[in-house]
Amino acid sequence: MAYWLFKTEPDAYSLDDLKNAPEQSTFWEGIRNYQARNFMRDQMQVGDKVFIYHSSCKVPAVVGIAKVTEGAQTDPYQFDASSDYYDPKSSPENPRWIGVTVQYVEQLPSQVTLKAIKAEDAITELALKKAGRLSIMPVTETEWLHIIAMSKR
DNA sequence: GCCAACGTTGGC
DNA sequence: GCCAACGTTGGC
Repeated sequence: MAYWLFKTEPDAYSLDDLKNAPEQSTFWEGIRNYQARNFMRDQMQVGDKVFIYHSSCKVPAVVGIAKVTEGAQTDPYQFDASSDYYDPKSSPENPRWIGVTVQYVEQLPSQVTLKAIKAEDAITELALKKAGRLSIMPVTETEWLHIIAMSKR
């Protein structure tokens, strides 16, 4: 089992939205970054745990936990010309983008802010701490546990 | 809303 | 296949 961090803009789709979704579950569409796609395609397994991170908002932070309930499937929005996620260079015969399905697990006792993560010397590998552009990134078990501990402080 | 960082595109 | 230009992301 592996650990991941998924970014989402809470104005578009928040942890609460996931919690309130049918079966507290959603297909994580709209990933249009090759590195993130490759993580989903090559490494992500059903049962993997996922930090939900709110970005582009007042207090960027890890806010909760989800889990992967279904592995990579073709993201249908890439073929929908009216969607923001439309990709004219992709075709159903040779789809370029995929997504996984995740289910809500829990909200953290308190959010762990980007600021706190950056200030934490024990966290060194997390991609979030370096360049923040990746929408899906791996989290080591050590850092996963560390962020969980921080949420209980 | 600004702007730095970085991923992607496309001309050569 | 390089690399400059461009577009996007995301923290502040």
